[in-house]
Amino acid sequence: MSEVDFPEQEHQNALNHLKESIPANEELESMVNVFKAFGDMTRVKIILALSKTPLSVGEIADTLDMSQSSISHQLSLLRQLNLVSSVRHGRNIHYRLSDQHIITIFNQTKEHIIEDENDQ
Amino acid sequence: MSEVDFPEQEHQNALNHLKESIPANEELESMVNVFKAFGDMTRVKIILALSKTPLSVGEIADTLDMSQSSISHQLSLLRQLNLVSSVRHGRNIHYRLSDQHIITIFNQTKEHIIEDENDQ
DNA sequence: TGAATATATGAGCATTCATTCATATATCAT
DNA sequence: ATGATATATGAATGAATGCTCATATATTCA
Repeated sequence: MSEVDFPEQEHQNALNHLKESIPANEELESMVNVFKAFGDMTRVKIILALSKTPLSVGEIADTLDMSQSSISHQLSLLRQLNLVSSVRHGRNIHYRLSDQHIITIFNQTKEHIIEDENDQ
Repeated sequence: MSEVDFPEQEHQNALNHLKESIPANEELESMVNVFKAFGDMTRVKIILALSKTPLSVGEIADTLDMSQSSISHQLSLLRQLNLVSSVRHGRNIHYRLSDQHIITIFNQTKEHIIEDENDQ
């Protein structure tokens, strides 16, 4: 391993309990999956669109200039993660964000990036 | 396109400005990249570890039971996104989170998931 | 200077993933 | 029932990605 020159005694203490302090995969998986969902341009745009108003699949496809199939596949993924919910209205299916938390997370991240850009 | 039965007149208004309201790729890219970085178990664990204390590459590899090379590759990615910063100390290189915002985003996401699990 | 240690990095490989294409299912209107 | 419209879905494909292996670079110590 590495021989480290952290002057602090506290570092050793932190190191001792570090391994156990990292949650197991199962505990982290849902968080990682949500971030993975946010880590794609198409899905981010879908979420941003739905943050304005509920939309049908076709409306989303039109708005983003993408195929119906592609949007439907992505919505299916977002639905599995409970990030969006859907209700059928006649021939259409209306999608909406399940939870306003999502937008808070987006804004938080945007702030991070802005502060970051100011730093350099 | 789809023929939608949203009863509200507001829906049309929302639709009209929707397309322009979605930011362009360039504007979203940094956010998507940050989320992409968070969408991987190894990187999440690295970040969680660094949230406790600054660590050398070897210490992270030991903590997570992963190869030095793998950790180094991931750190390089996190560094490019300014999520972590590094300082050489002798033979070691100390990594730390660049910004406490990251942990806030993590917690926010955890909350989202918890509320979500309660709902079903 | 030379050996040992810590970290970085490029190439290769296997896996994951986003999109497309074709087609299935569901609903509405005639 | 039939045709038209909206959405879902499976298979295929190309691109992106994470890890490993081998090796390069940097630093310390003797």
